Amino acid sequence: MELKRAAEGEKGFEKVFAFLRERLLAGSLKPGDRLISERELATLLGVSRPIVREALRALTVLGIVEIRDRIGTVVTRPDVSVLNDFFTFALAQQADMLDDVMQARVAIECQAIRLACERANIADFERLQRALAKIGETIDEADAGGMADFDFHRAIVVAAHSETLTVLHGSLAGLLTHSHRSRRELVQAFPSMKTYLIDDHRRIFDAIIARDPERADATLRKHFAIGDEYRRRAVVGDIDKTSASG
Amino acid sequence: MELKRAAEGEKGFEKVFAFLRERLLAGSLKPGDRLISERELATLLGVSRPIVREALRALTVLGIVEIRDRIGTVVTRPDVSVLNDFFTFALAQQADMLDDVMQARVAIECQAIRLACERANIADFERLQRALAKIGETIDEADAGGMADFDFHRAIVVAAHSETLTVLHGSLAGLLTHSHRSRRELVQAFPSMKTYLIDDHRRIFDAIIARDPERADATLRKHFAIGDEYRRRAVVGDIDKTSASG
DNA sequence: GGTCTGGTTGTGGTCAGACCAGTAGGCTAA
DNA sequence: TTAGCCTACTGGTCTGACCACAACCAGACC
Repeated sequence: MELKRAAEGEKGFEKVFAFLRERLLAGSLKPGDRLISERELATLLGVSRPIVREALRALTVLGIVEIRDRIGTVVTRPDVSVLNDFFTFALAQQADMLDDVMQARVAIECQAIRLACERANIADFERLQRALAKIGETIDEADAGGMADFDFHRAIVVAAHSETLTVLHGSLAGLLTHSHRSRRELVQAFPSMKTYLIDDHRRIFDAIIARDPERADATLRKHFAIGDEYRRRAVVGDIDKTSASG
Repeated sequence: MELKRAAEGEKGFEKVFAFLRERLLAGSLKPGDRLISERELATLLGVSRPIVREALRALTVLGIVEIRDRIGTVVTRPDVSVLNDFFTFALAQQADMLDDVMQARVAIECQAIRLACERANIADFERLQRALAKIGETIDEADAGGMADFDFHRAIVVAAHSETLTVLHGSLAGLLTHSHRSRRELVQAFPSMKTYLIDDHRRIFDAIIARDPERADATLRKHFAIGDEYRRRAVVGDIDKTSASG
């Protein structure tokens, strides 16, 4: 209870959090490691157990550690879910953020497709091809079609073999799921969209196969632009059955 | 204390967290709103106050609410710091992630510069110009030079007027700060870098002024590629005084 | 000798009640 | 009317306790 002098200015929670952060960042606590028990931590830092739990809970929602009931607290490998939580909340409070998030998604995918041109392997090509085929098969179905579309774009990012891009894309894509579906509903109204969807994805696929980053980027960018255009047309009144706000 | 039946299966923390999330996502709790006191929340949900604090702390690290000492807990507009925390931890445990994060940064900036070409206003141009001038002035200083470099790139993103891109860039850039500085240390060793740094940024600036997205994107991309090349050369042994690992 | 069973110890999960230190706002006194 | 005080309320924290279960170890049983 007297080690509290170690970190003078900090409040209880900050003290514990800083203590753990330091070890986490320094690498003395690595994924898989088990923390000392809450009680030990409490006496070690001269704070009460509830405070320790606050800090552990904070690290939990950040995806840094995992509290296992009656087992202990272990360090985990950070994963996407945190960002998902954050963006979910953030989006809920700023609905107009959707277009903005879309910009970020375009950013990620256009970079990903460039990397994919360099790094994609056979397995990636196969995944892309399967997704492409699925898009053709499900062209008339809203749900399955949206899923196929999503899978194709996700396959691009996966093919980039960049964890950071994958993580970011995963977070952003989650928010745009509705967008995907509502865009799919446009298919019923704009028959020309079928051609657009199938041919565009085909061209994107071809560019990746050709390992041509510039062409892939440009094609993908154009793909997004056309999608925007369709949605815009829907909004301005060429159609009424859809609420393509996203 | 009997409302606990409302959410049967959930543990205490989950109950409180779910309760608040529901209201947050539904919009009945908006930024600026003040939550009821911890004590009230505790009795309302039939849990103890430490549990309520865990939930509030969780929301705090997610940047959703802010706990103000002796004032109360208020809902905030989500901001960057969360992602910063997350990425900081994530990076610390995967040092090899640096190159990967750099890819994401390139993604964000290249998209941002395209938007900037469309959306930049006079103030943005001025900010860019100031940053450009600063780069020239501080070309021989490691710290100030890195800062100027950072400011210029940040000005690009700001000029895109996209909050999501700004947020993501802010998180990523924080991680790459060291990288910036260590790159700057190369300047002493590679005199040709001075020209590269000044002229490249100048060209980027010009492309934005010209509102030419394609040229801006291409120029910026090339800028990053050349920077990579310098760092690569430093690593393979043309120089020894730097540890250009980032 | 080997296996199964029991208790002991330790873990997270939670609670109740208490104290402190400031804030805000009403109330009192000038 | 106004200045200042005072109380109620807030977050911040601590203490000590209880529960349910997991892991471990030792003894009993086969």
